[in-house]
Amino acid sequence: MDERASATIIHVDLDAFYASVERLKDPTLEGKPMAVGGGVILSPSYEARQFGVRSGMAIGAARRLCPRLVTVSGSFGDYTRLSDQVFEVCRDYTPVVEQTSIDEAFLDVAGSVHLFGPATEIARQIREDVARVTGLPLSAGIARTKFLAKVASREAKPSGQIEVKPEGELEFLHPLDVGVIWGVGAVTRKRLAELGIKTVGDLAAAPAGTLSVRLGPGLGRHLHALAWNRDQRLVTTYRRARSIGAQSALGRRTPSQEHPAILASLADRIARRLRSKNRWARTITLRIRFSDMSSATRSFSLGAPIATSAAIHGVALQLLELGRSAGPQPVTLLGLSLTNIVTTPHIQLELGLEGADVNVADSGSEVAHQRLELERAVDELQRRFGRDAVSRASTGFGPGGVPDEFRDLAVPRDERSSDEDG
DNA sequence: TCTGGGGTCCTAGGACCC
DNA sequence: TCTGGGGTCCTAGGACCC
Repeated sequence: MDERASATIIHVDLDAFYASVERLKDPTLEGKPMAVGGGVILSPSYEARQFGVRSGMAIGAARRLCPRLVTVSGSFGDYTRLSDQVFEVCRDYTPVVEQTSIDEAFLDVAGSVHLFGPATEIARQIREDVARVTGLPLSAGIARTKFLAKVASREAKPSGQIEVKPEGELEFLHPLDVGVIWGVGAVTRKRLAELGIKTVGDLAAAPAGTLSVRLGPGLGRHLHALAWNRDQRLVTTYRRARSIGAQSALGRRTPSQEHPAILASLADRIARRLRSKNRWARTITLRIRFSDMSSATRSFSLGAPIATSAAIHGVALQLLELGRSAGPQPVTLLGLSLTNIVTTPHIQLELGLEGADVNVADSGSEVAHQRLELERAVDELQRRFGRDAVSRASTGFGPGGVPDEFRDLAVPRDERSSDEDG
């Protein structure tokens, strides 16, 4: 059997992550039905799950299912710190670690088996190391594709591991509920049930045409391929953020006069994060949720990317005017997110890449791989010469220029007078 | 004690361009 | 008399994930 046909992808997933961390801090929570959450359940322990408590559930509803439920409010600083430790352990075994959230990652260990033994053994060692270093329970799935590795880790929970050998893939997969497929949620599951599709095997046997009509061509093809474990995705260490956002739930008593101030603080949070990553964004989207939980979005794309809280706030206020009355009052949530994220515009000129005369402000029109190459090159330059050296090379925007109304706000931070930004 | 906060990806119609 | 075809971008909405 050739190398690629063997199971060398490991999906690692921390069990009830936030809840497990809280138990490390307070051992008296051990064995009790408990959950991390405030307003809604974020992470229920396995004991709580036995009562039907799920993440996303309102705490009141969870209490009705499980009156003895102990709830703890979260401490996110601890979560990110422990998460970092866990993935450092993973990197002791392979450099190819793709973290997909705070508590899970894909590992490709094809290049590590000659050092550490078969993938199953590596997974076992990682779980052991993680338990020793952090005290946290970890589950793992080992398979030939990312999709199947993830399904396997889910089946292995809590605190276990499952290897799916290449010759046993469909036997493992087909009896499972379609809901195990990443991308099948409540709505899709219901639509599939209407077609008589309950298991992954049912899905595999369904005519692709029927699925496309019912679910749309994109999703139909995607799910059908996964049902046969056809998944070409590689484990990649490089992930580029596509959006950055912040939101705030308001409750029912927040008067609308406070909305501008709330938007200002959201804009501020986002601007800080953008600048800490040396990123700019060109499209601002405001999400408004109303008293009946319906929501509306309003968005606007600027001619050039911005990164200051004043600029973001200015656009957000306009969007608020557009959308504030699109649903039943009061407004119960405001969220801002920025997309069309680019690196600082001068980089393209500096690198002399093909398309140097393309305005990065309009980078959405570049083909995807060019953009990816550019991002990689930028990261490499910054790594080699330091962020400052690259910033000093700034020559401003491409020929598209900055619209006059944003010219003042869109100047890179390094070039602003020192009394800005507090 | 009715509903957090951070994201990704897809679809669809219309404007606009060649 | 009848009305192309291909493409990108923008905006709004929705499903889904942790």
